[in-house]
Amino acid sequence: MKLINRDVDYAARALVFMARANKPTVSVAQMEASVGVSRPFLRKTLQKLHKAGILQAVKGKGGGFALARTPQNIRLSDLVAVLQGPMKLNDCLFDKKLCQHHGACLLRHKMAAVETRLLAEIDAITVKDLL
Amino acid sequence: MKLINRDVDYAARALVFMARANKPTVSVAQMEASVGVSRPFLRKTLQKLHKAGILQAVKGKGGGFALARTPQNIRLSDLVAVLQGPMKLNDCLFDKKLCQHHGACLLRHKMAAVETRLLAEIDAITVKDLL
DNA sequence: ATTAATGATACCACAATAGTATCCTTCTGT
DNA sequence: ACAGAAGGATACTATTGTGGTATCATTAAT
Repeated sequence: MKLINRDVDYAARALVFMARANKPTVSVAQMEASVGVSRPFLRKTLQKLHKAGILQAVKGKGGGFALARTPQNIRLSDLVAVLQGPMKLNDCLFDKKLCQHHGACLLRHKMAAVETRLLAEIDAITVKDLL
Repeated sequence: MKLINRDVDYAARALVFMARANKPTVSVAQMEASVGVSRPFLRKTLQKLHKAGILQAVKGKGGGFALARTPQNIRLSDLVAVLQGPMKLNDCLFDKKLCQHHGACLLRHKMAAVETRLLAEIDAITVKDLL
């Protein structure tokens, strides 16, 4: 069970780097070493965040990425939602055939409650908390 | 992010089935239909639980599996631990090289706290709760 | 002996994750 | 105008994890 994957990890570091850098934009090349991942990979990740409206992007020479919101308004749950997709408790939720048995459904209800609380926790962590 | 996988799901159903059945042992063949998974697969899963001491196993004709403890003493966290392995927050924990940056470490500490609470939650759910 | 059960392994198929490579487009500085 | 530096988009590959099957050995009841 992995709570967050590498994409989210790298993204978090990059966002922290950008929040600290007192510049209008930061290029991937500038972040590469600090984040510890190859340029093409990081670019791909940040592009997703740009599409999701979490980052601004400036093309062309001297361009780069910048936070589209203040650090306290970017939540870990945002990154997880964009880079990992929605949480899947178990396959009961999607394959109804498996859910005819009472025991299994009880499990599902229990896990749904767990999921709600887990989401609330990663919702409470913002980029500001990581500075 | 998947909180529990199919193995755990199937295992939970099988354990509930065994807890309900008022018999010394229950064979995989008897559980197959109710759990909704093929015999060989379920057997493999239950063998792991046997090795882990969660189930008793009786070989030979008329044999089968049985709970090794009372339902309230078998926790969802036990199943997760055996069938999914330990939780990995992110790779920071295992690849120290990635952990030189303060931001990343803050993330790790935050996630460690989340993990602790999540484990406490699945620790609180027992087979008895699923009956 | 036969049969019904688990024990142990090895194997396979598919999907997800992690990472790379390539080419295109846009912008800036000269 | 043009060269170079940046992101945009896409396709590809490699590794791992998940889910599932097959096979043979072992044990015990009848």
